[in-house]
Amino acid sequence: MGTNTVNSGEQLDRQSRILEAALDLLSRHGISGVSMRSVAREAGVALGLVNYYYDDKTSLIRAALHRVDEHDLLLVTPDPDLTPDEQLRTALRRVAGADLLTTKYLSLRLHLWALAQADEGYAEINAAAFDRYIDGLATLVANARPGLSWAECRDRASDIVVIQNGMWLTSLLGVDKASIKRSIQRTEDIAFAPAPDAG
Amino acid sequence: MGTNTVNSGEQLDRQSRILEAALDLLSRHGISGVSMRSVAREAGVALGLVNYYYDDKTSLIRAALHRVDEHDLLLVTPDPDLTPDEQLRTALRRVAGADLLTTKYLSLRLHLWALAQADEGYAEINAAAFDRYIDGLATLVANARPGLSWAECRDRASDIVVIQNGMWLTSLLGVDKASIKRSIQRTEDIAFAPAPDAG
DNA sequence: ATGCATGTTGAACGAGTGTTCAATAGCAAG
DNA sequence: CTTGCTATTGAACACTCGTTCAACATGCAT
Repeated sequence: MGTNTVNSGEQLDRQSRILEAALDLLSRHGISGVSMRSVAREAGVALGLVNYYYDDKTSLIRAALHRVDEHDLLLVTPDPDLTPDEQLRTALRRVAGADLLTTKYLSLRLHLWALAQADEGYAEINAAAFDRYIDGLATLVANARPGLSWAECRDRASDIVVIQNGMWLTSLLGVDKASIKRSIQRTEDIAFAPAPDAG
Repeated sequence: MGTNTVNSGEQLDRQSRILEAALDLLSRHGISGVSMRSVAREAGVALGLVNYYYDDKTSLIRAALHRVDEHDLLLVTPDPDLTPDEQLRTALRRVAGADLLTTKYLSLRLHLWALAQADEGYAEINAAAFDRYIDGLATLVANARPGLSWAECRDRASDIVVIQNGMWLTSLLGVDKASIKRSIQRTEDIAFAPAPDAG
């Protein structure tokens, strides 16, 4: 046990502080606002330490991307205490929750999307995370509506994600909350729609 | 008439070439890829000329923003040869047109959104353009469905924009085209829905 | 005590940045 | 031709950037 064991929740270790600082700067000022120096300043450490924990600036951004993707996946992770129907409904409503519609989180997502668009490497990570998210959502649909084919569940998940992405983006532009509420309802309608006629 | 009159469509004037170069670089590499030097290189002019036509790098980016906003507004500009119903339907389907779903255009929009999120000045320009776009869409709805109140038209426009933004964004992430098609249909359903019951 | 691994610092380097500006070219008016 | 205006060039400035690295601190094993 090192001397740091006393820090029960006092503050994160330096590496986490650096990552947190990078996320903060990225959400507030975009990628142009994230320099190794500004990250070091924000984290309260020396410049060299950033390069000690993260070889590259690229590695640092990659780590940030993974952090956000991880957070995204939690949104479609089922709560075992709920029924399949409630699990799905909860997941769909979560995207309008107070913690999610924070400017910080939405801004972060937006900047990471932009980053992925400009860089091949980030794009792959992003695409993989996107696929996992759709898969998670489709699984929730499949559990709540066992009669549906997997393909149909994926389709519904895709359609829902289109609306969800729209909500996230449009929230940043300041659309009224009533519209967000109606959009949430629309995702639920898609998710819980009766099985389509065959043929 | 100067000597340049001969250049009928040969090539744009230098100022336009500079703006075009900036748009191109922005869509391909994001804001980090847009330096005064790279813009000059891409436009085939000397470094100094960029600062001659645009005082700042900020002015240059602002001009780019205005260019794209102008382009966006055209999407909801009615074609006088069509009936109000056709005008609305055409506008809604245009967003899935080949020219719009180009990676270049979508990428541009994404980077500009990200930029607006990081900079107060750009944000205002963006918000104003967003409002004008919704207004244009609401007007199309109002013309096609004269019975609706203006507030109801604005609501429908807001809901449609959420889905449209979602389509634009999700196209970049590589969602399948069938989902885009269904989403287009969804915007039409919203636009042409029967008038809601009063009370 | 000595040695060693890990953590931490800030100076230094070369490359790239936005902006300024004296110099030049082209052309129309006098 | 001379004057004046606009367009165009590229060198130069001060600055920030990502990365490297020698130096120092800390704690643990020998």
